[in-house]
Amino acid sequence: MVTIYDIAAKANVSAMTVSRVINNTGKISEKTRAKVKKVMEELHYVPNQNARSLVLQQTRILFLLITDITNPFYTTVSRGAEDAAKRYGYRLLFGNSDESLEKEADYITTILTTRVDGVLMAPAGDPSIPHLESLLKHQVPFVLLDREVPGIECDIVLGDSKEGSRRLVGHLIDQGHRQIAMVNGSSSISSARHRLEGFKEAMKLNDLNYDSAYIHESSFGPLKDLSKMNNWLDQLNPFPTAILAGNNVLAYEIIRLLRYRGMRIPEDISVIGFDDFGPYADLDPFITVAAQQAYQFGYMGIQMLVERIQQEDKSGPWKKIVLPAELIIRRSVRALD
Amino acid sequence: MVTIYDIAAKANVSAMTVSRVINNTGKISEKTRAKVKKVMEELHYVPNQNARSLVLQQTRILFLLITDITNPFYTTVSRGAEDAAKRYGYRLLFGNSDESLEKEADYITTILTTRVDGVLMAPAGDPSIPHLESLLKHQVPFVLLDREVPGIECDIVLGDSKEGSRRLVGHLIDQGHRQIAMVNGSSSISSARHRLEGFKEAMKLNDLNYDSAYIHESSFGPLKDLSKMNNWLDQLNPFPTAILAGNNVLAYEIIRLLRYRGMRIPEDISVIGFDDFGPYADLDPFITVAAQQAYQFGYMGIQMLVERIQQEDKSGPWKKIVLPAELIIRRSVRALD
DNA sequence: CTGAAAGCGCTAACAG
DNA sequence: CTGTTAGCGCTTTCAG
Repeated sequence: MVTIYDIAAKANVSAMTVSRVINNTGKISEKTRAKVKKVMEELHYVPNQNARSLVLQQTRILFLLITDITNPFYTTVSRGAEDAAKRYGYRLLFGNSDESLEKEADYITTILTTRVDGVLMAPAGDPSIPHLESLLKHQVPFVLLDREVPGIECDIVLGDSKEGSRRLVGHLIDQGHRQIAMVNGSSSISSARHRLEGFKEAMKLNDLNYDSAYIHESSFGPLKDLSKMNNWLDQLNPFPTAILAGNNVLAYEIIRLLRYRGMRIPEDISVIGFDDFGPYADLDPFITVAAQQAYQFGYMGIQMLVERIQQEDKSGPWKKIVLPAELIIRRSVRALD
Repeated sequence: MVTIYDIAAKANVSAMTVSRVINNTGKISEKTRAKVKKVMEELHYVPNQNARSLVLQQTRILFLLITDITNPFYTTVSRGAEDAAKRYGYRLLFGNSDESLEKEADYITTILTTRVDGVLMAPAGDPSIPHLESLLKHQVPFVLLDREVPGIECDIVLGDSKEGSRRLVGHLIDQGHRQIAMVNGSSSISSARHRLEGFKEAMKLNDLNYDSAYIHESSFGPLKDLSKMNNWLDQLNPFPTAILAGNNVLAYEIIRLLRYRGMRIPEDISVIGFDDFGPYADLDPFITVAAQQAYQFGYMGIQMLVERIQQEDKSGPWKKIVLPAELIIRRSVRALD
């Protein structure tokens, strides 16, 4: 491995001089600078970031931890985060926890041991508390994405889940639906809870009866097995005329299941969902959704993170951004008469 | 920051002993081991990976560089890569070059400076040569994904692009299409070239005339501007009855454009594409495609990489895996009579 | 079974 | 403008 000492020797200067030309610090004569640069190129020198981090105690690397890399919502978030990181002169590394606490724990370890400068993350859920406390304890600045965790005070970028859900259900009711069911993510995830609250409120607002039997708690991540969801549908009586999906993955899963049961959408049943399907949503514009500003989640998240890093006070006051969702009407909902 | 010296002091042992219990090396009495472990927990010790890498000259971290994080093909690849990395005991970090040589160069720098143990990457194209040579020069083991680069000898996982494309066009011809056009990625990308070859071969095989005016070279990444593609369509005479898209992004773009021009698919024109749309493809099953085994690309890629890393001989013989594509017929193609 | 010394590659602080 | 010294946190080597 080529080190600054190799460069120094060949250029007849000290290692310190080499370090100075690399970092553009201090005053160096044009002549020595040129000589050192030439030798660096000849020897294909690459600085060792590990050594540098060791002494500088910082890396200029940010970490983005998402919970589902195959979910268009999060990949669009990533785009925003990338652009913002570039804009502020940081490198961005990605991790995917797959909605799993174990994988999240692994990434937290990576984050802690590699000493990245900050983290933008969507926590797997409320049980992520120890992970976040770990970041807090080790003074790693972080910003939460899309999900809040009770008991953790920090910067955060959220979507207006309750309002989005309220509008979604309101739309169904406007279209004449009364028997509305919901498949939701784990209740240990704040956005799932807020979406359920929005559902309840919309029902109440329209003097409709709320029956918890019509709510099925599943997972925001891809399902291996639809049998639980299927059993739930089996015992629903009367069968719902419309189903609200707590996120895009669940919308996909429930549609798959309904079709498996031989039902057509929207002829036999209407489906509506939270989160859009990214750029491919309108390939064959199909499902009506409350679309979130995914790109902004990522961009503003990194922005807040960088601000926090550069701020002296790492302990509040905390900032909170709430982004609204937009109702996009397509053709998965049928009007009842 | 808590270091092994802090632990050592509090546990009344030497730093070396602490290091030994952390790494489970050497022989340590159960008593001291327990004591050290207890102190580590009390002090919330986290090893500094940078210091460790510096002396060990390895990180147990692999890097996956993809060219489009919003493309379901690559996110599915990522899933496979993650699972394989976990299986072999490596951590995986992600990067997204966005089909851009500049961003790719940035990531190569990150890879080089952070001294990861190996890289699985989809190169932006043939101009990626200097980047790959850089990895070669610095002895960073790498495996190429989806695209080969002329002049670079290395391990690689490819799709059978030519055959896939041949079958796609064959299907169009079977359905009675004769005027077939193609929107393709940059010709500096091997898979784009192979898909064009497959197109030509299928035409020739069926005694159809190949006219290069019916081929439009665009980009595999998301387009900001459809006007070039629109102009190309304008001067096509006769207008094609079917269009082959070189990948899923282009399929999306061309469909968007055709609709903008007021055409219905498949009533007015048929569209067929390479690469599927991930789990969401069959939300409203629409476009007929040659689907690639994305997950396998990632899984086998990491497998090859790990083999290469653990092998003494880092310089060949090189392995090459070619994965077949599967024709999935949906409803974006109309049979002509 | 445990420890002391040296060094991985780099830069901050000080000296000249 | 340039160099010397020391040390970031860890592990290897050798000694006990």
